[in-house]
Amino acid sequence: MSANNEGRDNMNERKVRILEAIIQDYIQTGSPVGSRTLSKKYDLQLSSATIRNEMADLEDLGLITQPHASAGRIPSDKGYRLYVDNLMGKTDLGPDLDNLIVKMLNDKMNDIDALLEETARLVAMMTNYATIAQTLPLAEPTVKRVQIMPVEFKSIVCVVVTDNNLVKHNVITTSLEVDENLANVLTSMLNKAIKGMTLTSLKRCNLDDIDPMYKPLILQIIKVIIQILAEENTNQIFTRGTTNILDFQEFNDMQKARELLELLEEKPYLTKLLSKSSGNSVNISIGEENALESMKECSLITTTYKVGEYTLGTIGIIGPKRMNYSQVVSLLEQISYHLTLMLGNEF
Amino acid sequence: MSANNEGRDNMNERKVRILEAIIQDYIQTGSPVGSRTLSKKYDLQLSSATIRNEMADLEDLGLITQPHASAGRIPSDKGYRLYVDNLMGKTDLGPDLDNLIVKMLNDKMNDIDALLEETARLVAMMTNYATIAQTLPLAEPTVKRVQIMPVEFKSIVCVVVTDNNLVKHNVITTSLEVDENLANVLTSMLNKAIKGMTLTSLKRCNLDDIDPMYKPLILQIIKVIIQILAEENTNQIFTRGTTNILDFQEFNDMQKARELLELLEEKPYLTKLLSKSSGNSVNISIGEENALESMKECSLITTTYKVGEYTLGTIGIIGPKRMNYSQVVSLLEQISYHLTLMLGNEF
DNA sequence: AGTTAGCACTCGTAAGTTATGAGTGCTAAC
DNA sequence: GTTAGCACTCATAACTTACGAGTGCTAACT
Repeated sequence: MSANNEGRDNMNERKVRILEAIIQDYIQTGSPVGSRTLSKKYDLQLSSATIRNEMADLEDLGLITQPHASAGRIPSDKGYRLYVDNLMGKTDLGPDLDNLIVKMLNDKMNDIDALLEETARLVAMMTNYATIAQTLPLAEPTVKRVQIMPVEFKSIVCVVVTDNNLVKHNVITTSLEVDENLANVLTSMLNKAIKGMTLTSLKRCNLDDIDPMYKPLILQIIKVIIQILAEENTNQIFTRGTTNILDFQEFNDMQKARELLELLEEKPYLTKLLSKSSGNSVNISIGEENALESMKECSLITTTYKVGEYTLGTIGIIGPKRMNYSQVVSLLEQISYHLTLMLGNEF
Repeated sequence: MSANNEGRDNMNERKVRILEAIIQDYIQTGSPVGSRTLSKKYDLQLSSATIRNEMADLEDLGLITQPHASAGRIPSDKGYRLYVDNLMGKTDLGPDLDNLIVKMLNDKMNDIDALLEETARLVAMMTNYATIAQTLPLAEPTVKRVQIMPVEFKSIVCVVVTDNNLVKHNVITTSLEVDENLANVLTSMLNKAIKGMTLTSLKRCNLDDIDPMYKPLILQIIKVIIQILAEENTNQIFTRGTTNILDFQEFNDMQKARELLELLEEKPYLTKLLSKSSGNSVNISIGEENALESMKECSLITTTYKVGEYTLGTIGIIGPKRMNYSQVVSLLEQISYHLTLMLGNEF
């Protein structure tokens, strides 16, 4: 903030107004904006010559740049930063949108993955930008309940419910036949032995109390449970609306578009990209501020959703630097609010 | 076949050789091939003038066309068709690739969805074309076993195993509390009542024998089971390597590329696209033969994998019409062979 | 009769040229 | 401090020209 204020201290009210007009116009039109346009289109009560002088100052301050000598000005990363930190207002999305969000999310309530996927689709549709949704791994998932059920000769299903109420299952091929009774016995043995355990404690758990007859089978099952917990412990990522980036005029160059599209297919890159945005509420990363080279022409706006104090995941929107910050921030705030609310109710 | 033979009857051996050279050269270079190139680069023992005459004939037969008056010739859809049906040889992929396929697939054996996803990734990587993998719905999945397990106060998990050994589960919020005993009672009641039932029979099943006390709860659970079966009954689709299409020179035009990329994000379109390829072994659809407008400049090569006589899914590769048919067909044959083999062993 | 050399013609592409105009910085007057 | 005026810059678009890959046709050759 002090850095920005330092910038602002050298600026009078008029400079701020001009900068804001430049950014708004550039976001809207996408072409460099000149002094004459500003003087005519915006109610600044100044001649183009005066505006030109002010623009020269703004350029000296590093807030705007000229793509080439005889063009208008476009905002620099620093200019955008000042804008989103100090000037930008909120967009009122209206109650209709609010209802739409609630309605669409309600449909998918029973499956958190499907819910996130739907959210990403919804956000991409509403913004026409690319959207990423990420679930964060639980720090230490613990076993809440286990259930063994027989399927057919020498084949059982092991179902695990973890403390955050996620359910996973796996088919196991056993060496001995498991009938209904044995399944029930195994189920209660397992629940007694490992309920409440974490992934790490499970790895070195003590099975001395277990009837040696079932020990190999139990061991096999526990191995699967460990695998299930480990899976639980990885994050998941969805992307939606990635083709929208082909519409950004910044990506007229096919090569650049391709680079970014490919990046959006690679989970590790996405994780890296989202890793910075752990903070509260809405986070904005502009141009060079982004962790990845191919994102230099883009801005990333992220938010998180939580249950209580625990952050469950991140939603991010990738757009050109000249994206509609106000609208996207408002939308993400709404989405985050509703998601957090709904998840809080459910679990 | 008769249509193609009709075409071939008007062609002598030399015309065939020239056509083959044209197609091979065009697949390799991507630019229209002229008579002089053919005469010099290929061992035809003919002057360019003679080749020009033959080419004029081939054009009359509709097998090649000129993009414009002073350019060389490119194969028409009909030309490609004749090529893939009669001229094209197999590419030997070598034992290394074979081993690679087996190795990569083995890793993912326990989850059919992950297996397919991996396959798609593998194919996309090896061909540099876009790849689609689709699982087909079961005609009539039936309930093999149901299990109810308590999770916490007024929350249970319902696990369903279907006759094809797929397992799905869902969390249910109940109006009354379900403890371990009740869960067991419900489980055996349900298994007695609906084991072996299909989606349709489940929808109008008779619950007169059920203790009226549990009837609302049982009804609620059956509703969820119906939902699970219905989900089972939908197909799933993955796409991988879609950004490869940006490399096809046919899609230098950003607009066209975008159209196709968007199509590849829409499940219904993909289903439609793959619907034709139900036949045996490997299926090729060239240009206009495809079901969708945006695919007019592409070829689609598909294969299926099965368990016994039952087709489980389809794998398709989308490339430009001038794609390397021979390599892709050979690869898909291998993939299909291995997938079918492995699934046969497992289930 | 089939093959080939020769040649005029076509037409897309690339390179070079020019014109246009949006926008600037500077200066001098208000 | 503000503004009109003006010379200057430079990207873009439109037009021209040159080039060359490739064709079809004709006439000569085997």
